Amino acid sequence: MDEAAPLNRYQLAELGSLLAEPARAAMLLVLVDGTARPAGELAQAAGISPATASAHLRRLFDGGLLALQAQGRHRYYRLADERVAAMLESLSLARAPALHALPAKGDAQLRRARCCYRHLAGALGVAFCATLLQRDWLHTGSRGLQLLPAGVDALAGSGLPLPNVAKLYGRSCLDWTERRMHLGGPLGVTLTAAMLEAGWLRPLPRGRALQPSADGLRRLGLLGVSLD
Amino acid sequence: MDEAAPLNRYQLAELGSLLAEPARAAMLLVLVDGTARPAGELAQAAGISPATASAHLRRLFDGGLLALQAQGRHRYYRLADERVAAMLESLSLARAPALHALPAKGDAQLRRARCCYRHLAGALGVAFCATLLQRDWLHTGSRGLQLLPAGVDALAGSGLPLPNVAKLYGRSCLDWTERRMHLGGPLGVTLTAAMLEAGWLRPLPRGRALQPSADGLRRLGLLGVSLD
DNA sequence: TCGACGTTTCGCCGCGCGGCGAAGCGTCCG
DNA sequence: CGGACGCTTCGCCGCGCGGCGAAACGTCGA
Repeated sequence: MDEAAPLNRYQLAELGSLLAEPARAAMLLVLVDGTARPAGELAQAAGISPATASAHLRRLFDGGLLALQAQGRHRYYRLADERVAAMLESLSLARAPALHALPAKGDAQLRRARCCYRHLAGALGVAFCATLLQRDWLHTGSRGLQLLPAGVDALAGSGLPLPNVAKLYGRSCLDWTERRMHLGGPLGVTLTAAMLEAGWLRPLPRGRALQPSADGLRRLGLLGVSLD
Repeated sequence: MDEAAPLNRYQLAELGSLLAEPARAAMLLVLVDGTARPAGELAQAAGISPATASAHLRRLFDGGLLALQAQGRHRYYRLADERVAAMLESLSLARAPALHALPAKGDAQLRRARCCYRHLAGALGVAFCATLLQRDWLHTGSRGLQLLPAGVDALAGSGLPLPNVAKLYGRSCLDWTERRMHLGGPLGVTLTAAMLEAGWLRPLPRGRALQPSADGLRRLGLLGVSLD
């Protein structure tokens, strides 16, 4: 049977079945931000008993979507890798409303700037990535996106010291709210961590939204990043 | 329950359950190339009875993944829109082998050039898109990617007349085999159709692979598109 | 060493799903 | 008009799954 597709029917069905339960879906979604969480917490988040959670977590682990790290009596689960997070984000594609019909005001913060598996996403992430490309500070190589020395210098000049990023590669990551690309991969994670460290971005107490600081917005503006 | 994610658990689970059957998955995968096919053909492709296929197609239709077009006694089904195709392609992310462990030789053609929902994908699609960006023939605007006049001229000069593309927008589409972007959206579809029309690309009798012609490769080479 | 904690395994129950053949409906052509 | 075709609906069957409480296991701290 001619299945000229990235996955064959059984692989696609297996992936689908791993997601096809609200309890498992809830636990995966909680982990999209890249954190590791103990089984009990995931059970509570999903609203099921520890026994049920345990069965579901095992299925997700056996299915390759989760990684496990035991620490004493705690079992910490996290997404297996960035590709799982990207897959979960990209599943929004088929469900996302048209761009003109945007999420409610409450989601504006998520749309503006958020953490997508430890790298910056949202309008700010997309604008930042576009600026790097427009100014030729980002080079598309065979191994991925690479920050060029001019870009390193520009960012350092704006107060974002970035040692050793020349060796890091980034990946284009589809932004579900903007429908354009932001910068993921190790480079994206490092740049985001640097912005958090420098205070350009601040995490909010709950959820994945990130709050750009006034100083951060100013510095990004000077780099040419515009939100609008 | 704090679900700061693009989809809530029920939406994700619903999507997952639509995919969680090899028969439904098979029918979706057959349609990834953008074609419309009658119910009977889809039943055969999935290896199930027409009665079973009918039930599955209804579920996919009700779930928003398929569109239906009746024509006489034939019921033609196709993917609801490009986002469904993109979702299916992107589901490969979590399952794709590492880049160094590539698919078998038989898939080399798919990797090289293929049709992803009516636009060019694969190594050639990625290289073509990269060239357009590197030469500043493609502009990232707020509505999407737009071919600039210099790009239109360059392509016309190479034998690819492109009337009225200034009004078309393209979208970055993640290429599952290359892990980089190729050009999708109406612009990508139009460029691909033009290449097929000009004979630069030829469809193969079966599957989604596209065969670049010698002349097409030569002209693309002159534009700066290199495959390697 | 023992009790508490976090988690997993076991056993059970009820429900939903995928498969089919037969019948029925709408379209088409001789 | 009637038979054939494409497809859907109906009724049936067997199987797998998600939920739980209780018991068991491994870890930890007093």
